[in-house]
Amino acid sequence: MNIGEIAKRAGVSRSTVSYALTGRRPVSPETKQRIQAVIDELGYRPNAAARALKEGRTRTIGLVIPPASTRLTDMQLGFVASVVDAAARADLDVLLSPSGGEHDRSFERVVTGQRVDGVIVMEIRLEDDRVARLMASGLPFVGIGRTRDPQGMSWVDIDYETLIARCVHHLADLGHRDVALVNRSAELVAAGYGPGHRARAGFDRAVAERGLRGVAVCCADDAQAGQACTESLLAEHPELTAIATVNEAAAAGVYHALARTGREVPRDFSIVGVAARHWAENLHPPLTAADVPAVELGAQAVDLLLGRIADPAAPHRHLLVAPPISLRATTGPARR
Amino acid sequence: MNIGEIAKRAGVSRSTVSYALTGRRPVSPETKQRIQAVIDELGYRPNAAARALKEGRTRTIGLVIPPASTRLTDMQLGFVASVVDAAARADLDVLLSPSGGEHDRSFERVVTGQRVDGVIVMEIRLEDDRVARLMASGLPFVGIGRTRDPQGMSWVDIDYETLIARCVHHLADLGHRDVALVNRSAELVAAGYGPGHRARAGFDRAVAERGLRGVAVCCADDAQAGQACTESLLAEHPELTAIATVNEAAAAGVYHALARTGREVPRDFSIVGVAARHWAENLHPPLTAADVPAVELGAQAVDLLLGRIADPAAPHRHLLVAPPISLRATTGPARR
DNA sequence: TTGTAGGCGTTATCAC
DNA sequence: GTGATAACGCCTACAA
Repeated sequence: MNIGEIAKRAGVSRSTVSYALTGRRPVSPETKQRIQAVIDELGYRPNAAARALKEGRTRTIGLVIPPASTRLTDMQLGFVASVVDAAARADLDVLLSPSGGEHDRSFERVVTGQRVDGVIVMEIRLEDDRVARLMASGLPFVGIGRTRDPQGMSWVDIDYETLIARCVHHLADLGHRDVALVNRSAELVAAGYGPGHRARAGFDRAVAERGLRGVAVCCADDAQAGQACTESLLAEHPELTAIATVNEAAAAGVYHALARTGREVPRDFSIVGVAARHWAENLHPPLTAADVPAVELGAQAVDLLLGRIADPAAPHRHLLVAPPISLRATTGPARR
Repeated sequence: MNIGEIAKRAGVSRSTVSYALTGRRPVSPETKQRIQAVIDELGYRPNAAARALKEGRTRTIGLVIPPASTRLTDMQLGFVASVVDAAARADLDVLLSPSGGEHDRSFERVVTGQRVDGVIVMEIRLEDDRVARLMASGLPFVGIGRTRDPQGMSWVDIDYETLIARCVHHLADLGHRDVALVNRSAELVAAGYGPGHRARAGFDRAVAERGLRGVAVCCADDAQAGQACTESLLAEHPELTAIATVNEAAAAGVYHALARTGREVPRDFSIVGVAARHWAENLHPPLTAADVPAVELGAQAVDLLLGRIADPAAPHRHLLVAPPISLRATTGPARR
């Protein structure tokens, strides 16, 4: 089923069918109607590949996600969902590329095969060769996250450094003097994962500013690791009275470790973090946390990308968000 | 950058470059090498749209997921991740279509625009018009889930009916006489969502077979709903000593409701369910549950789809899995 | 208001 | 072993 077939049945030329469809040239009401009737009858839709070939654009964007082996966090999933939704609203399709490793065929296909008009990259490292590849390719792209030196790119990101510093200040205001940071996994941090490094920097800065004693640990992204990690943390540092965390997946385990070691939250111990609102609210007790606006960030990333596709020469834009801490039920005055 | 440019610089014809690339015709080692050198230098990759137009296939599959508004469960995410991974292994790209509503433009584009070689559809209803549209279109497709009468389609699914029946038998074996089913949301069940209906059927059957007293309730897919739902359930039916559930997202709430009403698990109360292993293990205490092999199911769905693409006339195949219940820490003898 | 024709980049059928 | 050339289905000057 192609445009020629429609044209034949409607008794017009192919170009008339095309113009009737795109509206880029006036077509008389009668012929338009006749064409539409045939189209409806046969259920014709233009071939996307032919259109892409002719127009030089695909009406598709790429979304580069971490490979499935690294289980996505709730927050990352929020990004994926919001990007897909925002793209659908703009009548764009989304091509998924699970890429993380070195020579990733999926990534190469998406980036260099002219399969997409632009790309959104998640989980960016401080030094990220996917970003380097994209910059070299000239393909419009937007990061959810940013490199160490993000001058030459457009991005949206969460200001983990500020947020964790705020968390520490909040704890200090409540009288806590011995606080810990439960960071993302050691592998991630070792690989130069931005949020891990920036959270650490914000923690160190705020601890110094307030003259606290701080200890930072890495923790894998799941509840079991969160529990193990917190238990050993408490064993080595029994003086701790509060934890700040950017590791939402580990939070439930932190809770359990505290319960198992006889600490009641928030009476004996405070926890504050950065997490998706949905996640924070579903914990018991609900976690006092800076609520990451994943939906908004995803939509903004799509917006930025559309801008870059429309005008690749325009100056780069970015968005760094630091949502306020929502007080819920896990922080209180330090117990003496 | 196109194949003609490569041909020119390598001093050969376009067809020779094409054949050097695809290997569908012998090319002398020297010319092949010369061509490869030029390709590497210029970073050339074939244009996907042109190739798709010529070959009549896109090397892309569509994945129809629920729209982002309906937050995906951990299990659904497992399916998405495993499908994407399995597709990447087969050098296929995945086009995401968040479709649920009536006239979904994204769905129409994917299905009728020849954008994909085949489609995997998730979250199938007993009566599902997306399935009807796909059958009418002739596009190869595979369901993760199945309709009421899935004769004419290929699918993989979880045998919720058998699994929930097994859960009930397990509880009955432990001496429980008053058991409840915490099902998926009322909206989902009202919309004819298969797992909800089949879980209910399995529950009713097993309750009857064992001469138990059973009560079934629907519950929205989150921990807060799980807690509210369980609390009212226990208030109305204080005689209950066990719950079976297919609602993994609500499970944490069920736990909290039991704790708040002074019931200790598994001493006073048993819980057994169907859930992703990762989810069951991350609960405290770990949930005794049939572990849904999401990774395997996603990979199988891709396999089935590849088969259908290769031979659309082949008989339909399907896979119904009923994984065994993994005994963890949430079921025990009924307390008298 | 409508028709004709060329070309987007690729693969594949002929020739040589 | 290699080259010319005709499609694939669409859009869009250019003509009428």
